[in-house]
Amino acid sequence: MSTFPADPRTPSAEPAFTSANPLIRRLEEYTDLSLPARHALEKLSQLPVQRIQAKRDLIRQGETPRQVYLICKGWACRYKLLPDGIRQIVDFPIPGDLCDLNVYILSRMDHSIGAITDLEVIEIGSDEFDAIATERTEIMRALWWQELVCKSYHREWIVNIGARNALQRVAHLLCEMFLRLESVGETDGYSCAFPLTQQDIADATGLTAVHVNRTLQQLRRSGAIQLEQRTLTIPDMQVLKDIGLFNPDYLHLARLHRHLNVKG
Amino acid sequence: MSTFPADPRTPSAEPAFTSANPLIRRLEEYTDLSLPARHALEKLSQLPVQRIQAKRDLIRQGETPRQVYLICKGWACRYKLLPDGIRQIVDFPIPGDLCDLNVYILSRMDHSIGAITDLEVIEIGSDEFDAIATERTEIMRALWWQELVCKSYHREWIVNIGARNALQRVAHLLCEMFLRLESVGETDGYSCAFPLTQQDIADATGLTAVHVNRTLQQLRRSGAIQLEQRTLTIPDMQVLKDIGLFNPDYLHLARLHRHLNVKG
DNA sequence: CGTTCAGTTGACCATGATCAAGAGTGGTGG
DNA sequence: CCACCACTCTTGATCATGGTCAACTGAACG
Repeated sequence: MSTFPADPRTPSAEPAFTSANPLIRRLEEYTDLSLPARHALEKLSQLPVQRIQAKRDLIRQGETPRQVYLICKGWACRYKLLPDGIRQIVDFPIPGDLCDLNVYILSRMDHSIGAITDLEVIEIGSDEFDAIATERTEIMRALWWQELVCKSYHREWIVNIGARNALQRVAHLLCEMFLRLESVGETDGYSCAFPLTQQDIADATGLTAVHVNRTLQQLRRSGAIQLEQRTLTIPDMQVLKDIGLFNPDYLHLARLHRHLNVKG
Repeated sequence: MSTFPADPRTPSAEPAFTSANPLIRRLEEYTDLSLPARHALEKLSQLPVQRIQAKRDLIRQGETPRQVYLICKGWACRYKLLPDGIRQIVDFPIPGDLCDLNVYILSRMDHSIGAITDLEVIEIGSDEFDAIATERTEIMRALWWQELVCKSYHREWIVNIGARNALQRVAHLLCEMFLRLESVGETDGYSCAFPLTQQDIADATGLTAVHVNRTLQQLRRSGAIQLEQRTLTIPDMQVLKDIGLFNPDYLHLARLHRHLNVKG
C-alpha cells in the first residue's frame, strides 16, 4: 500500500464466483481479487483454527493486541464497559470480519471483543500478516477498505442510537445484520441464524431488555419479522427498511444489487 | 505502507519540539516524525488554503470525494441527515484533522462534512497525496493512525449516546473536545474557543437544544465549566471527567501526560 | 431599528426505564 | 429420570428522564 492507484472496482456484470471463504467473499464486495490474491487468502484460512467459547473474551480493553483475529464462524461483539457496569456494544463482527488492523498501529485496545456464540477464529500473527502486506498490496488495500467500512458502521450506529426511536433502532439493527450476513453467504433465503439475546440487542441499541422485548413483539405483530429459536426471518426487507429508516449506502456493498430481496 | 514495522513510538522523555503546524502536532501524538517527513508535511501545508464559510458543506453524503481535506483552522462537523430531517453529528473535526482517507478507497461519501465556523482547509489532491504515500511510508502510517483514532472516537460516541445520561454526555463531549484541542495547541491554559451552538451540542449528543441548555446550566452551576461568548473554561478537568465518566484512553494520546491539567 | 438567531424559561407530555413477578427452556447432577 | 438451577423471555404497574411546545430575552448585524 505504498501508493494509492485509482479505485479498482469495476461494474462488471458478473464477477468471478465468490468463494465459500467468508473473508474472500467479504473483500470481493470491494474488488475483484486476482487469482494470486485469492490463493494467498485461501492459504491464510488454512492456519489452525482457534475455538473460543461463547461469552469468553478474545481480548480486553487495555490489553496489548498481539495478532489480528479473523472470524471464521459465529458472532462476536465489540463492547465497552462503563464504571457503573453498563455494557455498550458498538459492533457485532461476523464471519469474514477482521479484528483489528489497529494491532499494528495502536498500542492498547480501547474496547473489548467478546464471543456471542462459540467462535472459530484464525489468529494472524505479525509474520503472516506482514508477508501478505508486502506481497500483495491489493490485499492490504482491501483490508483497509474493510477497516473504513467498519468505521462507517460505527457512524451509522451513532445515528441509530442518537436519532431513532426504539422501534426504528431495533429494525435498523436487524436490517444491518441481515444484509451483512447475506453479503458473506450466511443467510438462507429470507432467514438467518440470529444468536443475540434481547439483552445483547438492548446493549447495542441503548435500550433496556424489557423494552427490546416489547419492541420485538411489535415488529412481529406487524409481520415485519419472525424471530424465534435464534432464527430471524424477514419476509419483506422493504417493510423492515421502511420501519428502520434504513439506507444501505453506508454498508458500502457494491454488489448489493445482486442480493436477494433488496432494492438498494 | 507496504509493510508494518513494529510500533515506532518510543517513550522518549522529551521529543523534538512540536510544530505550530497542527497536522504535524497531531501526528506527533503517535510518532516522532523524521526531519524529512516533517519537511514533506510542512510543504503540504504550503498548498493554497481554501476558505469555507460557516454553515457551508465541504462535501455531501452521496457525492464522490475528490480530495482529502486537511482542516487548518476552525471547526467542522461530520453529520448525517435522516429522512425526517433530524441531523446527527458524529464528529467535530478540528485543526490537524484529515477528512478523509476513504477518498482513495470508498467511492461515495456516506456522510456530509459541514463547516461549524469559517474554515481554512487545504485540499490535497491524489497527486500530492500519492507522492507522500510513496515517498514516506512513515507518514502514511501516521495518517492511518489518525484514521484509526477517529474510528475510536466514533466508538466512544456510541457509548456516550447509548450509555450515558444527559449530564454525562455533555460533560464527556466537552472533555473530549478540550483534550483534542489541547493536543494540537488550540487551547490557552484552562480555556479554549468553543464555537458550538447548543443546537450543535444537541445534534451531537442525541438530546434537544432545550435540554442541552438546562444541562449546561447545571454544569455551570456546579462550577465544572464556564461557557460564555463561545469560550469554554474548565477550571478543574478532573471534576468534569468525573461527571462525564471520562476515560481518555480512547483518544490514544501518547503524550497526554505532558498536557496541562490532566492526570490520565 | 427591525430582523434573525442563539439562548432561556415554564408547563406539560411521552418514550422508554425501573421494579417485580412469573413462565418457558435447557443443562447438570443426583 | 427427575429435580434443580440458571438464563431468557414475558407481562404489568409505576416512574423519570428528557422531549415538545410556546413565549420571551438579548445580542449581532445590516
